[in-house]
Amino acid sequence: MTIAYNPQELEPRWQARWEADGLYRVRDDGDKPPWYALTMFPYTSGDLHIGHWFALAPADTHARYMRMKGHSVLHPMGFDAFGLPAENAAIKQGIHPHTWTMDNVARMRRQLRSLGASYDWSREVITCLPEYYKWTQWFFLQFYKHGLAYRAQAPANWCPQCQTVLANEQVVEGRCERCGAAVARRDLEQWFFRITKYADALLEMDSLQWPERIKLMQRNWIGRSAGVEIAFPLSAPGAAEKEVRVFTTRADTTYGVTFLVLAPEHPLVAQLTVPERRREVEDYIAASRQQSEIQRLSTEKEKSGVFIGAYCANPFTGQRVPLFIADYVLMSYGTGAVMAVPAHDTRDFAFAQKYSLPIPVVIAPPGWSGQELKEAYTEEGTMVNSGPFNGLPSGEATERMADWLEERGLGQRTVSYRIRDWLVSRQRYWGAPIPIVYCPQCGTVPVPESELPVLLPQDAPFRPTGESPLKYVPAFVHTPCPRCGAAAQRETDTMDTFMCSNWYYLRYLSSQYDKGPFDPQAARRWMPVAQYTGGAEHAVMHLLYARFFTKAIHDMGLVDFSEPFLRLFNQGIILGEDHEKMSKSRGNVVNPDDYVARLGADTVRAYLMFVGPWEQGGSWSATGIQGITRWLNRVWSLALAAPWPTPPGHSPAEDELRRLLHQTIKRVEQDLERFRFNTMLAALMELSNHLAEVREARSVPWAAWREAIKTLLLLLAPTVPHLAEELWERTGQPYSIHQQAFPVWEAALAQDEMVTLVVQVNGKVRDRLQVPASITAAEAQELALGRDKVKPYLGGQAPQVIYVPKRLVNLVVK
RNA sequence: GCCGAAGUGGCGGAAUGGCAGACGCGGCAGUCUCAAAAACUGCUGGGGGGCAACUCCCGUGCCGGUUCGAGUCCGGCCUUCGGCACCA
Repeated sequence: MTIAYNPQELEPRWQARWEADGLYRVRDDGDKPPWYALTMFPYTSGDLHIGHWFALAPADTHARYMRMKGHSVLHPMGFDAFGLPAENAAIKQGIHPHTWTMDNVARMRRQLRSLGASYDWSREVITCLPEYYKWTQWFFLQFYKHGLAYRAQAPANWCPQCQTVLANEQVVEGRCERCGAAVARRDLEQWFFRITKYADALLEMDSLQWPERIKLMQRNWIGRSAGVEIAFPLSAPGAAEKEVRVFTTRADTTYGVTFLVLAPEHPLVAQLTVPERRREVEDYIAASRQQSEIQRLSTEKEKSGVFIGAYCANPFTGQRVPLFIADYVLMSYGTGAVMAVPAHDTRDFAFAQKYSLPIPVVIAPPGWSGQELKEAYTEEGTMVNSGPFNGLPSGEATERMADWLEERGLGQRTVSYRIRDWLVSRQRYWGAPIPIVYCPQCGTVPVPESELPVLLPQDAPFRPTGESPLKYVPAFVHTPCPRCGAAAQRETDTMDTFMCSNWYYLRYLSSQYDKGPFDPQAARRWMPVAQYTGGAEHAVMHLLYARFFTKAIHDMGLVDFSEPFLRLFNQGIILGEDHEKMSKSRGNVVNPDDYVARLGADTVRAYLMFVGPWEQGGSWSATGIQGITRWLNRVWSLALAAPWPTPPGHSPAEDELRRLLHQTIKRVEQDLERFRFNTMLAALMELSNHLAEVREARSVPWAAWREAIKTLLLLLAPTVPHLAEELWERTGQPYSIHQQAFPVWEAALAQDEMVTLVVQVNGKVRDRLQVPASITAAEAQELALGRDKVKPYLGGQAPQVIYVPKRLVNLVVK
């Protein structure tokens, strides 16, 4: 009577034992090399779904592997707990955000434990608790102190659904990243972080072992472009300003300028507009302010604009250039004004056509002979109609003309960035209050560090009014000025939750530390993070903010590193059975708890790693997971096989088994290093298939079998930790398998003795030979030429021979 | 529109320029069973020929190229997914 594999019984038992023994609690000292294995912490949205498991289980397997390879592994877990959904739940269901969040934390913590991951729970962080957000506020003050946090009136992205402003990074195609509502523009006084100061530093990514795709997304988001600011002298009488400055990357096209376009919000517009056009101009400005972000961003939309009646002069030619306003020019980029060169810019071309403006060619396309252009020519070419610069290649002319402008003080080389400063204030309740007080006497006053945290009041009216709920809590708002003691008012906005996730990996290092946000000694040991894993959706949000944050606190002298995450790996997305993204409306959502209850956590873990390459994601399959169940049951019965009498004499099967074992160790190790869990599992399945044959035939001595099983269990331990631990114990090994060293493979033992040599004629396979691996080229050639299956294809000729050792002989005849 | 990734059996997928389809799912057949389920064993890319051991041809989105040899490298397309999208 054999005992059956019963994950429901053994998994909770081992989880309790590991917990009681503190098996995964990691020390901050010791000789083992430290390895910080970090996984993006989950937002406290409710239940863990299968996507969380897909992110967490393989990461845990890798962390466990590193532990067995002799590292001291820090693998922590926590909760991203501030944010809008908690507050929306409060509005909808009347549950306090704190209650809602902490209930979710309790539930998710229980689910996370069922995963059997090797988290050091003693380091858990929850970002909405005062002992955490005290330090989030502290960091805000440091940013303020160092001139990296500032308050400014600016047009902001306003989500009418969430009733708050959003950072640019949170607007996707003109819609709110979270709720999908169309984003509007509002002029508001907001807090910003000066991320643009670090634009160039953030572009420096050579030292990062990150997916190129993510680096590229960050580069594109930062959008550095080098160009020239050119001053166009104004010929309008009575204007205070004497020039309009434009930014261009194409100074070479300046002779082709036929008009200038200012953003509708440009400060010069009011001064320069002539009285007879004022009415039309004001109407246009009003209309463009009305537009939603989506309308304004549409590139399909026909270009529109209004002439404001004023002119400036082309600095090269002195030619009179009319000034327009148009909503395709953004106030927030460059100087808020552009020189329009219709012949060589598609937008300007469309605009010029519509308003019948001239389109002179100044960059000749190849083979151009003076004809009018049908569309803008935006490539490089030869300079024409450009005075002294004629005949130059346009690339060179760009430099010469920039020199010309700089020499005369009419312009200077500058760099513009697409990235904007990070808008961090939110008009919502469930976030860390911004620790600032406004005093009628002293102005903006930071809350002294000794008075942190600025506690979020228990109750606030969670009405979506568009104003911060904290505004309506008098006990919160009214406070004496920390500087002069006069009656003052607190800032009532809270911080973007990305500020909380900017530093959580530092808090894990010493989550109980109270002399600062983190223990500097622990930071020296563990940071930077050795391996970070998580979704690619954070490419230009969390991952960019955290890099900025780290560079900033590095410059403040708080840490000695300037990048938080050395290696990054992005897992893909787990899809539903229909190969579609999981969603409630599609009804294809998979609940991990059901499968854990039925099949066990180990099975779910292994299946998620088996569906495909981790970075590519994969589809869930209720039948597919049965394959893992079958396999683990086979492993169970193999490990617990009854002893058999050792056959006499030396067995070739024993050599074969040893060879396969060492080959498998090698494959598993190499696959784990590269996060190729799917092929690692295939290798382990092949090994167990072979072991099943060996058991059937009883072809190896019992001792060799025992040794093979021991190795198999060690190889399985990172992936299916409970099963491996149980079988480790049942086969009489000392607790715990998770404290054992990973098996070591030897090249000599992994070497094949016999290999299959393919014989091709003209690249087509005609025969296969079993030969010793040590065969020489000459022997192989001779053998191949002598084969009956090969001869007919050679037509009696002496072929040219291509020999690839241990692989093939290709016989080439004409 | 621009940038990036990916297209391989019925399905998920494997393959340092060297036997395409490992491993698993599903399917078919068999063993066990009164029967079914489970488990186990075998077969399973397509087409042709042979009683048969077997054997031949075709086949990695499409068209070309490089190479003794291409799923893999190069050029051009098509499709899907992801990112950015009036950034001057």
